[in-house]
Amino acid sequence: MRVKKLANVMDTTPDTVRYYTRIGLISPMKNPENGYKVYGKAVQRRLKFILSARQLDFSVDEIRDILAEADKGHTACPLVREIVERRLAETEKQFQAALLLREKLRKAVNDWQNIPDKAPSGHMICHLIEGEIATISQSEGEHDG
Amino acid sequence: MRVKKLANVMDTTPDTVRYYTRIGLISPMKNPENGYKVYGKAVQRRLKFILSARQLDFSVDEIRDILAEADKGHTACPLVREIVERRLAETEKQFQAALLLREKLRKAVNDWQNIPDKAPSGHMICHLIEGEIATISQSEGEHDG
DNA sequence: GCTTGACCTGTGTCTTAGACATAGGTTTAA
DNA sequence: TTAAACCTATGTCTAAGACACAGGTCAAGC
Repeated sequence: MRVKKLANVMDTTPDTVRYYTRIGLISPMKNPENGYKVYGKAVQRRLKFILSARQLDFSVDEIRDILAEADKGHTACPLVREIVERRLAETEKQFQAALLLREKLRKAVNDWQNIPDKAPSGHMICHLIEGEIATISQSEGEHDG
Repeated sequence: MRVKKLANVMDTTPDTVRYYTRIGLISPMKNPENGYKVYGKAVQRRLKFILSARQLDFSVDEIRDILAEADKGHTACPLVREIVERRLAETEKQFQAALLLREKLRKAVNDWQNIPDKAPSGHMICHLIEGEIATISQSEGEHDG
């Protein structure tokens, strides 16, 4: 199995497979006749694991650590549990941030609905945003400079 | 006003101010005596605009376009409206993705609570994740290869 | 056998929005 | 005067690939 075929089967791109190969996460055999990489069963299983972990938003570095443990014959499970909990906490934060941003944007769209456009003046670039400033971050101390 | 002072006043970092300066979004004067950059009122207003737009998650490239319009004396407002709508749509997608990921992770934490760890076998790296595969993406056609 | 197009190889560059490092010049307070 | 804090320009680094390039290989048709 060569790279494109593998990518198709695994529902990913050849570039992704090449990337994991390049950084050493997977190590295909080489066809000695032409130097082409040959991806066997074991490598396919490994790639499937990597892609699944990526689906859970594990970073490539984290996956590298997991594979290193497994390759040493140790259980990677505790590490996996740890990462998944950490990722859950982070995702929660990102989720809240996305929520906030969404509200901010919705508010902007709403608030601007009946406001006309204006040409920029010497001290204004776009009054929509500049009018929004007070709303975005309330009461940032206005030191005069 | 020099870089650090400005950064403090604007509640950002000197590196950020330097970055915007480096890529030409803001153009401070130069003190001819020592070559230090001097940030005047106009630049401060411009920076404030940039930071506000960043708060709405506008990209630096988008902000560059907005400023270019304004610098030509044109209204940037239509462009701003366009970007904010686009960003809202994107944020909605990211939001849904984050929601999905959160569920996935929560499910993993839950499902794994009473499952013991295992050492890796020849065909398993971490059974937690590998058991999860069917759950993550159901029915990816299993071509044998 | 030869050509053509699809595939493969390794390597290098590009992306975001700064953060961090380095080497050296300047300012400010003790 | 000296040391700390500041400034300068420049270069490198981040994540996870995407894309490009130059050249080698394979499969099909003629």
